[in-house]
Amino acid sequence: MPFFITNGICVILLWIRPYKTDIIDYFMKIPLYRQIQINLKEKITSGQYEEGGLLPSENDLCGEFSATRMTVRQALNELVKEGYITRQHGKGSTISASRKSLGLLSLKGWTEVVIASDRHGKTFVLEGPIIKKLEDIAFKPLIDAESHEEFIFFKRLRSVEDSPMMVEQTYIPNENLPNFTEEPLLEGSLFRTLLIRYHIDVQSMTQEVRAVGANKEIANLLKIKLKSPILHLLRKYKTSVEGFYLYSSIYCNTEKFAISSFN
Amino acid sequence: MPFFITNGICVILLWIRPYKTDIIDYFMKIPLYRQIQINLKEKITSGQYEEGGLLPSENDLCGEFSATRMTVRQALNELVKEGYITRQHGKGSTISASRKSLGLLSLKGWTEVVIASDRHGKTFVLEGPIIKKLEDIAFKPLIDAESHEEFIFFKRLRSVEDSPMMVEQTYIPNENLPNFTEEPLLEGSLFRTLLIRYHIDVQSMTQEVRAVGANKEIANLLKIKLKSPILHLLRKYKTSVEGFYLYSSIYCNTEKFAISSFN
DNA sequence: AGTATTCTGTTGTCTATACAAGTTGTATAA
DNA sequence: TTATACAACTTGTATAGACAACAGAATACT
Repeated sequence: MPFFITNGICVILLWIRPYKTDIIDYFMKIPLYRQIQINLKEKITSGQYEEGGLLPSENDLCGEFSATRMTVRQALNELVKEGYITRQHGKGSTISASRKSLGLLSLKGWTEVVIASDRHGKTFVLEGPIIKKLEDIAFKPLIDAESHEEFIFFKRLRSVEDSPMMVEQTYIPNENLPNFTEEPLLEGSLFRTLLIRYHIDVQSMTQEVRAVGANKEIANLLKIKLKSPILHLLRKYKTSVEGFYLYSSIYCNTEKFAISSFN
Repeated sequence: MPFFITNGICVILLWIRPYKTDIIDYFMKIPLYRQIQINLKEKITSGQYEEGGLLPSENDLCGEFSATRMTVRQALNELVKEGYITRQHGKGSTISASRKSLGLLSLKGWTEVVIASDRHGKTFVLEGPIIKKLEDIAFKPLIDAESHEEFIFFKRLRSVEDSPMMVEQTYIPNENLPNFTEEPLLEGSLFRTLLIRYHIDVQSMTQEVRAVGANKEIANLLKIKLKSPILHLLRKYKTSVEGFYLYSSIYCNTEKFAISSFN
């Protein structure tokens, strides 16, 4: 095959792929709408857009990201699904009250309580980030069989109004996370750290919910009586990285604040 | 202004409104994508499309409803959100396992258990459909202040494998539901009855979740010890009718089966 | 026979455009 | 001053078409 044809094909290839995706980010092949979604989510969680305020209009965002309205709308609808914004016909997209501190669920009364005081409530780390092996982990039901060998482990106690509310144990596969245990979490938030430092976006979750009686340790930590009814949540978070999940076991006292969910 | 111009405008108006919406349903102004959504949902819940089977392809549905792919896709994505189907790139839309019997949540193990035996488990009506006044209702937190005066009330006990699992109390505003209390539920399903007989589609829900100790009545019904930890769910279902919500209070024993949720 | 390769049908992403319909502020008229 | 109407904004719905990317079946090759 003569040389000039091969050359010609090269030229054509450079010409027929003017995808917007390629302009913003040629190497990572993340769809444009998802890039917009992540970008906006970052601006919301970082406080760049004020809580309760309005997002720029769809048309403004079109300009900012050089995309069409349909693409921007897809990003916005994803954010609605994740609970970061609500939208109203004729008005705009409102940034929802923060739910980052509790993952993708929110606590009833949490926001109201928290607005007057500390925004995040308080989180106390009971057991720092350490490495655990798979066989040392108590709850495996949600963890895939073909899963990872090592996990980074946290145990944290969260309080509202100085009364302890929940004990959370988190397991993160020890992969693709260089220097994770060496630096503290960004603003104390795990999700934010993953997003900013490692570009891992937590997108959805499945969970099992049970009512159980508090055991000795949990009752102690939550300052309630032994065998008090508490919620037990087993969570599996899906992220933007294929096959990379976070796992969490949460014991929650629902006496003062119920857990509420939408959908 | 000369007559012929007014006339001309009339002609133009008749000409520039060939919306597809108007063809399928000119009078009810339901968006086309929602009509498709409801139509498909009906075919799924009625068993017209086989559980686990594939939905017609997007292009086929385009033809069937004379809509574009984007419109059909919007309907399909809504069905994914509601959990009726799952979709796979390059393959098609799979009809999910039934979740109608438990509203928009499903029970872990339910499907597996139920497939071999009775499909719906068993439901026993403890207190038939009767009319209650607002002031006689125990839980008002989720019910809007500017709400209705009268409610239709149910109390039902649901079992799996002959062991009682949950007690559900349902409140439905007594409006737009002629002859509701006089006829039995269609296939024992409240949602299905509302959809088929009254064209009311249950679309989403908010709920509060608590862990509580079983009281005397509940412990008796669920055959568990007094003060056993159980789940208490307060639900508010949103429907396709503006301002028409369903309310439900559920006590659930999670010893054998946890409640799981997706998102 | 077994393995690549191609083909076909599916869903995913994106552009470009148009009109519908709700919300809000402003200007006008009573 | 108080309505009313309008205009300018917003999001919602829908069309028409293009190419990308994945899955599975059919085909061709070894």
